[in-house]
Amino acid sequence: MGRSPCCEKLGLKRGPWTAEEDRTLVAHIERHGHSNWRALPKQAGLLRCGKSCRLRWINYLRPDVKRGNFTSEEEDAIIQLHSMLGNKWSLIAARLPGRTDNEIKNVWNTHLKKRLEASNPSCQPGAPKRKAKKPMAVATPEVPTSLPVSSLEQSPSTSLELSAAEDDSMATSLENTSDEEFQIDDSFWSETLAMTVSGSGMESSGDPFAADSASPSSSSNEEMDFWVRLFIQSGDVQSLSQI
DNA sequence: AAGCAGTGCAACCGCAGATCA
DNA sequence: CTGATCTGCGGTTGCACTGCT
Repeated sequence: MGRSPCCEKLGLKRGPWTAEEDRTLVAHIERHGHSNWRALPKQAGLLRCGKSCRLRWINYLRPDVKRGNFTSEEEDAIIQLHSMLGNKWSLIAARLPGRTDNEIKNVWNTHLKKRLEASNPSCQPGAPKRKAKKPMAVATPEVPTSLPVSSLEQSPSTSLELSAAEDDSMATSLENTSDEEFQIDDSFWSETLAMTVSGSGMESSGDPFAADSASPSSSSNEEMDFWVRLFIQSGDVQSLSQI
C-alpha cells in the first residue's frame, strides 16, 4: 500500500477556497456526482487536488452540513461518544447529523477537552465559552444556502437526531424516526456507558458501528446487541424493525 | 487605540484500508 | 497474488479573529 501521490502539487492551488471555487465544485457535484475525487477537479476545471475537493465538500459544501455553534446536547453527546469510542471522529460524526468529523474534532480539541480537564467529568457542560465567531471571509460559502436543504436545517437540532444523510447504516434503521427527535438524556448515557464498559468486546473491536454496515459479519452480533439494547433503552424500539 | 496572547476553525499532511487491474 | 491507486481518517498546522491589558 504505497502512499498515494495525492496532489501532483505543481500548479495546484492550496489554501482557503474562494466562493468561486466553491460554486464550481458544488455545481460539478450536483451535475456529475463525486464518484471519482481524483478526476473531479480536472473535470470541474478546478486547480485543486481531489483530496482537497473532497474535504471541502464534506466539511463545508455538503447541503446537509449544519453550521453554527454546537448545542449543549450535541456537546454532551460528543463527550459521551468520545468516552465510548475514543478519537473515532468519523463515527462520532455519524451520530451527530449535520456535523462533520473535522468540526467535532475541532470542538473537542478546542473546548470540550479543556473543559473536561478543567472540571469534574461529571459536571454539566455549559455553553461555549466564546460567542460564535464571524465566519472567515474566505470560508464563507454562498452556495450551500442555495442548495436543496435537508431536514437538518429545519430544526434547531437540540438533540441527537440521526439522519439518512449522515449515516446510511444507522439511518436505515432510524429513518422512520426522522420526524421525532432522538432524545438521550444523561441518565440514559450513564446506564449505557456502564453497560458498555462492564460488558462487551466493544473495546477490542474498536468499532461498534462497523456492525451497522451491510456486511453480515458474525462478530457484529455482539455489537448489534449493543445497539438493540441502546435503542430499547432510548425507547426507540420502532426503529428496530428496520434492522 | 494599539499591542499581545489566546482561541477557533479551515485546510493540509501522511498513514492505512479498500479496491482494482 | 501482487502492486498500484483511490478513498477515508486522525493528527497537526497556520492564520484570522477575539478579548484583555
